Amino acid sequence: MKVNNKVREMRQSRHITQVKMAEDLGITRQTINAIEKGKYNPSLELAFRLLAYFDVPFEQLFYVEEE
Amino acid sequence: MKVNNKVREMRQSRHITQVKMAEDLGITRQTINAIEKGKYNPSLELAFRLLAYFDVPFEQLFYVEEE
DNA sequence: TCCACATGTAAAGGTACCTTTACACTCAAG
DNA sequence: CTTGAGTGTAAAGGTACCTTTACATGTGGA
Repeated sequence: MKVNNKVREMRQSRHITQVKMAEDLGITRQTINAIEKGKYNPSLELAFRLLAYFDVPFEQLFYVEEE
Repeated sequence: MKVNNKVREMRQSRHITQVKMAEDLGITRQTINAIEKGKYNPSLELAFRLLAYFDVPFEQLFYVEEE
């Protein structure tokens, strides 16, 4: 079971760079990049921060890819 | 920012033991206990499994406690 | 009483998440 | 052509998540 996210789509649709987003959220650019590229999943706490940042419900940002 | 959950309430309302729940989910009882006691947050993947297990939306199982 | 059941917790080990520092590539503007 | 902005990635270090093994407590029923 793989968890996917739409962070990149959300970010780009708002014309925000990884740099600005990292600053806004108080995390590093590398972390955002890794999450967008699917290198690993965010922690539940960071997931909550992302939901608040984009102002979208959970289901709109994260979903599972069955296998 | 602290993330809380209602795993214990959900589990007990369904009359399920930690042992059975652990077996159903394929994880250890200690992990469930730790999550219920707030020792740490589940990973995003385990969070998804918990949602499916209880068949509830994200917002009904996890919430943030501001500080 | 005695025992099974449910739960709490601890230590040690492995992997995932996140950081800091650093270097690389592409592309558009000057 | 050169520079800066945006992005990709790697290595090393710390902490969080999850495991296995183990022991301990409380409660209800035979």
